[in-house]
Amino acid sequence: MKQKITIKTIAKELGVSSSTVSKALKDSHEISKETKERIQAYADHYNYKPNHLALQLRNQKTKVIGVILPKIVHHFFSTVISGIEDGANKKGYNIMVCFSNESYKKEVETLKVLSNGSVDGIIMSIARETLHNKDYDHFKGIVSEEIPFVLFDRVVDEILCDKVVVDDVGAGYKATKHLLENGRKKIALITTPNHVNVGALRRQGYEKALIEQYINTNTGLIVEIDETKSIKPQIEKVFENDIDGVFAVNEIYAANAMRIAKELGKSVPNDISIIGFTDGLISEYSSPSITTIAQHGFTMGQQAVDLLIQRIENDAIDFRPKKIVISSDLKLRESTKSM
Amino acid sequence: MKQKITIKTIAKELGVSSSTVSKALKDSHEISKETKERIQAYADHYNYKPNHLALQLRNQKTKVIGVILPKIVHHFFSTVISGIEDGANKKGYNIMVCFSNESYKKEVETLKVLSNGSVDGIIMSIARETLHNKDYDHFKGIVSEEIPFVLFDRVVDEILCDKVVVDDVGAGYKATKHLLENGRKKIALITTPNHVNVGALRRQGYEKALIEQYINTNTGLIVEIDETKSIKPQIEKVFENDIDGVFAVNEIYAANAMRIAKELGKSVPNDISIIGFTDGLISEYSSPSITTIAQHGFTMGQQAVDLLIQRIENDAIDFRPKKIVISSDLKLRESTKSM
DNA sequence: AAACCTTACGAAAACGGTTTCGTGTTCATA
DNA sequence: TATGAACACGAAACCGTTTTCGTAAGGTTT
Repeated sequence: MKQKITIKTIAKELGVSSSTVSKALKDSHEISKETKERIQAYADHYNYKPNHLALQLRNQKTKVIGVILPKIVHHFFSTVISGIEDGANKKGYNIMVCFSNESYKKEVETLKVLSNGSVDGIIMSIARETLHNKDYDHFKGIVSEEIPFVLFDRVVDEILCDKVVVDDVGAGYKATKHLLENGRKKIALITTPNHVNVGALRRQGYEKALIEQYINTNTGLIVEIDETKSIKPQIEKVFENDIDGVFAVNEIYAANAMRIAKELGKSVPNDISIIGFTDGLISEYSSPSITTIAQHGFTMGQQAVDLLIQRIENDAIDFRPKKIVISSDLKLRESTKSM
Repeated sequence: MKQKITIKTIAKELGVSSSTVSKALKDSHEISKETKERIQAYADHYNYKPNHLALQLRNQKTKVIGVILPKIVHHFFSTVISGIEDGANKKGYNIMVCFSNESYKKEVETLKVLSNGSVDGIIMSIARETLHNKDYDHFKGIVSEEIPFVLFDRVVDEILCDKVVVDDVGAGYKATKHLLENGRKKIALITTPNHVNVGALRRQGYEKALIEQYINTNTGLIVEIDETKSIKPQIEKVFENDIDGVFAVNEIYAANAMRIAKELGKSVPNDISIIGFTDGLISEYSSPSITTIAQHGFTMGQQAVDLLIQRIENDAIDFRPKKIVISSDLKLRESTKSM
C-alpha cells in the first residue's frame, strides 16, 4: 500500500506546524484566510484523508458496532443483520460481523476479541451450544466492564443487559389458534430441543392455545429436532400419528413436513394444514406456499441497534436493562386455507 | 463504559515505567522474574487487555478486512460472506461488513469510508446500479492508493485488481447442454439485463450450447428481467411460446418459472424441464426440487480472502492482477429428470 | 506612552502501546 | 585494579490527530 499523506507531511512541506494544518482543515477562525487556502489546496491536491485509527484513539470511540451471529446463511439472521446495518448506517456507525457458527468456543473467543476496544458496543444472538451448556460466564466480563451490549432473539434471563425479542409465546399461540380455527384438532409441533429458548417459548404458546380449547397436549405429537442428525426421518415419525395440522418453529422444518405429507399422499391444505415460522423464501416459493409467522427481522435489527447506540452515546441513560418485544404477524398463504 | 485499565495505570500503581510493564507482559527476558510475576499478577487481577486501537495505530494495520456486498438477504452472498469470515478468521482477521443495497451512491460512500484506513483491504461485489451506469471512477482512488482490493462475482474488466469469479460462461453452457441432452429443444432463458455481467456471461454459455446443436437462438425465448417491476408477469410472457425447457440465471426466477408452469397445467419435469442457478434453499425444498448450478460461494469467499491477505501481508508479491476462476457444478434434482 | 486587545500561529500534551537505546549496578575476568 | 559483560530497568520517540495554552507582532484605547 502506498504511504498515505498525513498532517505532518503537509505541515513540513508548507513550513507550518501540524496544529495549524489541523485547524486550517477544520476551517478554524484562528487561521488566516491565505494560510487556510494554501493548506486546503495542498490537501485536496494530494487527496489527504484523516487517519481513522488516530481519530479513534484520540476520541476513544470507534463508531463501530460488533455483531455476533450464530450463522449467516439463514433467512432470519441475514434479515436482522440487514436491519442492524441500516440503523447503524443512519447514525454513522459501521458494523463488524462475526459468526459463532453455533459453537460455544468460538463465541467465547469472538466476544473476547470484540471486547478489546475495537468496537463501541456489541449486538449478539446466543449460539445453540452455549444455550445447551448454560454456561454464561463469558458474558460476565462484558457486563462488568459495562460495554454497551444488546442481545436479540436467543436471549437468557441470566444475563443482565438490553434485549430485543419477538413475542414467541404469542406467536406460537397465534399459529396454533389459527390451525384450531381451521378446524384442526390433532396438531403436531415440530420444534427445537427445549434449551433453545425460542423453541420452548413457542411451545408454551402452542400449549396455551390447545388448553384453551380443552385439548390435552399429546407429547406423542411433539418432536424436538436434534440438528446433529438428519432432520427428515425425525419428522416422518410424527406423521405415523393421525395428524391434521403441523406447527413448525422454522421454515426448514415446515418445508420438510410438507414434503413428507405429499409423499404420504396427503393433500396440503385439504388433508393437513401446515404453518411455519420465519417468513423466508422457502415459504414464499414452495407450492403450496406456506403460511408463516413473520418475525420482522429487519425491524428487530433496527431496534437492537437503536437501543445500543442510545447506550453508547448517552451514558446517563437509565441503567436498568430494557427489553423490547417485537410483535409478530401471521402471514396467510396456501398451506392453511380453511376447509 | 467503565474506564479500562492501561499499561500506564499498572506502571503507576506498581512504581515502574510503562516500558517495563509492556515488556513484562510480553514475558521479555529483559525483566527479572520477580518483577514480571508482580506485573502479570496485577494485570490478570484487573483483567488488563491491550487497547486494540493503540496497537493498530502503532503497527499501521488493523487486521480488519472490509467487505461490501450488494445485499445480504440472499443465499449466494450470505454464503460467500460465510467463506470470507472463515478464511479471515483463520488468519486472525476480522471483517467489517457493509451493504451497497445495489445503489451506486451508497457504494461510493461506503467505499470512501472503508478506504480511510479503517481496514487493511477490501473485498467487494459491484452493485447493480453501478454496473448499469458503467461509472467506475470511485474505484480509481482505491487502485491508485494501492489498497489491497479483490472483486468477486460481479466484476468488470475496467478495474485493474484481483478478481474471483465463477466460470459463468461454462456454467451457462453446462446448464443448457444438460437440457439439450434431456431432449429439450425450445429452451427459454430467463436472465438479467445485459449490464449485469454475470447474466451476460451465462447467456453466452447458453448460446454456445445451442449453436453447437445447430439451434438458432430465438430472442423471443429470452427474457431480461427488470427487477424494478414485478417479476412474474415478465416470465409469464415467455410461456406464451411453446417451450419445453427453462434455464433461469438464479433461483428466484427458476421458482417463479416453476410456479407458472404448474399454473398452466404443465408437469415439471415431464412437459418441461427447469434448471436454476445458485444452489439455495428454494431449489432444495421446492417440489419438485430444482436442478441448479452450484456456485460454491463458500469456496469463493475463502479464495477471495486468501488472495487479499496475500496482498496485504506480502508487499512484494507480483503486482499484476490475478484472476481466480471457480468452476461450478451441476446439481441434479427432480426438475430435469430425463424423459 | 502605557495598557490592552486581536490576530495568527506554534509547542506540547494526550490517546495507549512498542521499541530502541541508553545507563547504573553487580559480578567475573585479566 | 581496571575492563567488560550481563542484568534490570527507564527515557524517549513514534504512530496521526486534536486541543489547550502560550506568545509575538501589530493595532487600538486611554
